[in-house]
Amino acid sequence: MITVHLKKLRRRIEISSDEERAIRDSVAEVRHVRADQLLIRSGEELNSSLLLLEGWLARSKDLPGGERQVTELHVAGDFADLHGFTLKRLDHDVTTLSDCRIAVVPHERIREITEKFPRLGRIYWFSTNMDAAIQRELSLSLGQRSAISRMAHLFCELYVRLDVVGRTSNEGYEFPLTQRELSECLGLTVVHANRTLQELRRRGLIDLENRRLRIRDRRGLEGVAEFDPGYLYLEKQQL
Amino acid sequence: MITVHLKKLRRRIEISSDEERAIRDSVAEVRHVRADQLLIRSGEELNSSLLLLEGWLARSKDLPGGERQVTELHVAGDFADLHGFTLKRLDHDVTTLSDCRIAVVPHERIREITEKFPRLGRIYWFSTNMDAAIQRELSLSLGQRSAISRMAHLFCELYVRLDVVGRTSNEGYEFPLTQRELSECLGLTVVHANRTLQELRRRGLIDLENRRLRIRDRRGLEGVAEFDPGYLYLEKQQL
DNA sequence: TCTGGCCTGTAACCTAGGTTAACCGCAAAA
DNA sequence: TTTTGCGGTTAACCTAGGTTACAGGCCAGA
Repeated sequence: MITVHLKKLRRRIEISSDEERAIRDSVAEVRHVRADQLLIRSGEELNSSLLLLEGWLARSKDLPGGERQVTELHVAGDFADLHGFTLKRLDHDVTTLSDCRIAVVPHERIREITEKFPRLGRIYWFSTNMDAAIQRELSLSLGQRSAISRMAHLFCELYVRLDVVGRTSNEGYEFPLTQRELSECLGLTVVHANRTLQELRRRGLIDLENRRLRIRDRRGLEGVAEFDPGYLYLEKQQL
Repeated sequence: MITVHLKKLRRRIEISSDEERAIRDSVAEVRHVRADQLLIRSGEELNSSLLLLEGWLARSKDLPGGERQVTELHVAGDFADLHGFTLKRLDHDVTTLSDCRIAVVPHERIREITEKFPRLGRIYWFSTNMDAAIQRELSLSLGQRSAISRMAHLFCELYVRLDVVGRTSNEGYEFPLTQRELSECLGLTVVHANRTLQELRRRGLIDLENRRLRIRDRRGLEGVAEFDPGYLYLEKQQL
């Protein structure tokens, strides 16, 4: 049930059976949550972290005027707010983008397992550092890439991340975001996100319908994205 | 000599004298480096982390076409690549923006102190999570704020961060970046960074000359930035 | 069955910021 | 002392992406 998370970890790191047990035992509860729910509000005090088992989440930040930026998307296997373990409150919101299954991991259990298994502590630290790497790549996109390159890049990244946890099939994946939500990931308006999507379709790179993304030409898509998966740290790590 | 780092830590967390000693002992060497040097190249294997004692560093990422985005600035007291302890290679470069004094902390020592002092482990983890929070705020800036608001925001953030380590004086601070480098932080062209700077000057909010930033109207500057320092986690933490 | 709201799609128009190309001042190098 | 090159500045012009507005399809709820 928490298997998808172990799958993500094991893609990068060896996990012993003791460690696996500790991870499995850390889950206090599994919750089912509908789409479009605010799970964590920026600033509220936290004493547990959320491990996404199924569905999509977003971390987002708002400006006083209402403009919203999604700073990271989360898919099955991701911890949405493991950084909350040390920060104790977040500087962003966490919302569901689809119906979700979510494991709740109390901070005291994270604390126990990191003290008992220092290596697991490093693994979780590594995991928040990987999140930061994904965010850095987003900054590069927002600051320097064109709209079409940015969108292509996001689709490439998600393909790799979903593939790691077995959520891709015949060159595509379920993509439950509306165009408004997609535009909030990319720092674009909905209108321009729509134009950009059209352009990717027109070039025969992707199709997006019925909440499913089909990648018709992955090389081509990676080309316009200038995609280099180095920042996803897919190789085996020594921790 | 490493005091500035302890100052930054102690602004947020209690550090015992044992912990302080462990931190001080972790430094293997102190290096002096000139401005505009590439300290760490993206992808190269790391076995130590760099603690900035004096001067300015930038983390930056480049596109194949040469466009550069600075994803974070570092000032005295900051670890530039503590995340390298778990990642073992970076997904970005680290360069000096001014002459710098830098302490080198071998990863094996970080490993020892985190195993011997689990609380220090959490403190360092916290510290990389704070970096990530700063990066998220940058994504919000790049994605949603106007050029002038973005630049004002950066100046406000740096004021707070420098103030923590006692690097501000009469409402200003040394700011060694060229306009080109500033523009790379903000996702703007040099020309537009210059225009934006003029506009902030014209509105009587700042002055920037001889590598020194003078904030003439902090409230006003925070206003155009819509600055809220929550993401800097300035309050005392329990770890 | 109707209705209202959200999502997608388009068109017309606008503007923030990019591009290109100068010029000036100054400091380091020759 | 001249030269060279970098940083800052400005102007003219351009374009990627924003804004506003509207229409059609779909679906959940009345």
